[in-house]
Amino acid sequence: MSNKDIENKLREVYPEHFSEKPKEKEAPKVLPPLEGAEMGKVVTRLPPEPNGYPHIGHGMSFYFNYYYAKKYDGKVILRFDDTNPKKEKLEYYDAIKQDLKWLKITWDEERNMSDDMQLYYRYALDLINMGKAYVCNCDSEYVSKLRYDSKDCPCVSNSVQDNLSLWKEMETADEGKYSLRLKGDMASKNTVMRDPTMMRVVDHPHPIQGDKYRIWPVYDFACAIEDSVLGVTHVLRSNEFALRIELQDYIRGLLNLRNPKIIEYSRFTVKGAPTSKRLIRPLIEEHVVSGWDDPRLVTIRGLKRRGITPEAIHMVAEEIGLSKSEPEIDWSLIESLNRKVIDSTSDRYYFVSDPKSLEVIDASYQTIQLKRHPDFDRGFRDVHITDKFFISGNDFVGITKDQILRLKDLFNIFIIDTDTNSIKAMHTDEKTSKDELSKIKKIQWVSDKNVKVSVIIPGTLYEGENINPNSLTTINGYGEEGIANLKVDDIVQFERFGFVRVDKIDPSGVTVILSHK
RNA sequence: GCUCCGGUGGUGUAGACCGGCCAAUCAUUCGAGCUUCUCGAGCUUGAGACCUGGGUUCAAAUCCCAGCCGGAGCACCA
Repeated sequence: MSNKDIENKLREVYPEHFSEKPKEKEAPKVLPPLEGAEMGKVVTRLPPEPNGYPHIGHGMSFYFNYYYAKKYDGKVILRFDDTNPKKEKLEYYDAIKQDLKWLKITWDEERNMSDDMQLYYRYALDLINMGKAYVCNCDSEYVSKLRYDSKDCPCVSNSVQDNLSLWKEMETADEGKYSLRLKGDMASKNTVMRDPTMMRVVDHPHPIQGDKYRIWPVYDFACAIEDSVLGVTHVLRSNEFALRIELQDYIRGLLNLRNPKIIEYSRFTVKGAPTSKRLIRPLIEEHVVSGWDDPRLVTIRGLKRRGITPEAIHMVAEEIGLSKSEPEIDWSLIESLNRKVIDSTSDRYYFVSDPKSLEVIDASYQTIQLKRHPDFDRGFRDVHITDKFFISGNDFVGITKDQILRLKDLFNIFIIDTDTNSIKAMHTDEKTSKDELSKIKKIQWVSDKNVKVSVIIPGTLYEGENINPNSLTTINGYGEEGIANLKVDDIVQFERFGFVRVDKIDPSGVTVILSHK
């Protein structure tokens, strides 16, 4: 009995097992429901520090917080975590907002932590009065050692009165002399609980507040308060903050503030690309990359310049989810998702790299119309034809005398003669039957009405631990005349070449960046 | 060193809380075919994984223990 016979037999006996199930188109991947979320009551926050340009990791975090707020018809707050005057710069507040807008992430409310200094002072004073915080004048190295050894410093035993007057003194004291520390638990296994600093003196003007304040809260204190007073219900953030939940909840407990629900995930990386400001900054300083918008970088600006769309970044976030393992994704995932986004909306153009000339001796001068997109109705583009053409070096290789080829969407040619850099051909019979057409080799071409095009090709910046010296290459060629009318930021496809984003247009030619195949 | 958190095909994820329907999902990648006047897209189809060792159980990717590997934190940064 053959397998087919067995199957037929089984069909007779158990027809129900063979009933054709309608193939359902799989639903797009969605993020899981948010724990404890109530419709209309979710409040999340986007908490950037204005000290640099955001990268794709921030993008993920922004998206998660944005996504859940929208999903539950809630509210997103953009909150600049700007409590370190030495690091923040005014230009970044705006740069971050621009990047968010480009990412198509909107917010309902905008705040700066530095707007709430009076609030931090009030709560700090409360802690002092409760006997839960003390002013410490030990130097930081000594404190660090004591914390390591789980030992108290002598300042713990200051009276409330002492602390109040020292707190007053802090206002004019030199930086580093005093700090306000929380009375935590020196024996805690969680080292952040060992009497952490809440407020410290920073002798540096703040980009927004100027010289108005000298005593600044540290992150844990400001964040613990803000997340509560702003009404944040859910905090989605990466796991480097994991140990701080206990501390922030403890602070809120003392201050009688409500705790938000905290959900953590690992930070993710893109293979071969540095994903932190710490790594990117030196590359810029050493001119390994041209700037924060270098297309090899996974900064939001770099991705934009490479022609990666915000929608693709959203899709990456949904694909990765709020994972606790340490994802290292490949560029191919970003590229593939991006292709799904741009394929249907990218006009097609002809481009030949490493151009070789082709003369078709009997070609007639004419204007033809080519479809902007093969599968969707996006209209036509005009192309002017003479008897002079260029084809790409890739296609040139292997062309021989007497061969018949087709200039794609134009006509068939018969090769009369080939030289090292040029070809002479003549128009040959059109065999336009489906069958004929599918067999003949089709190549890209541009007429002698063309525009110079440089294509910048970004590669991976790192190969293992080492910087790849050839990560950025440029190839030159000719593109059809219509390319000169494109606008910067347009994304189009060069047929049989890849998707590109227009980076620069000037009289001498057009520069594009290759997004991906 | 100490403390937390992880480990499912090459990559990313679902499943784990509540053990059986998991001979393990989806995407990416790679292969084959169809289709297409692109090397793009679309359609069909194939390849490839439960960190290791013990234990509990009729039954373990899932629960327990030990180990190994990876990440994070241990700032008067955020």
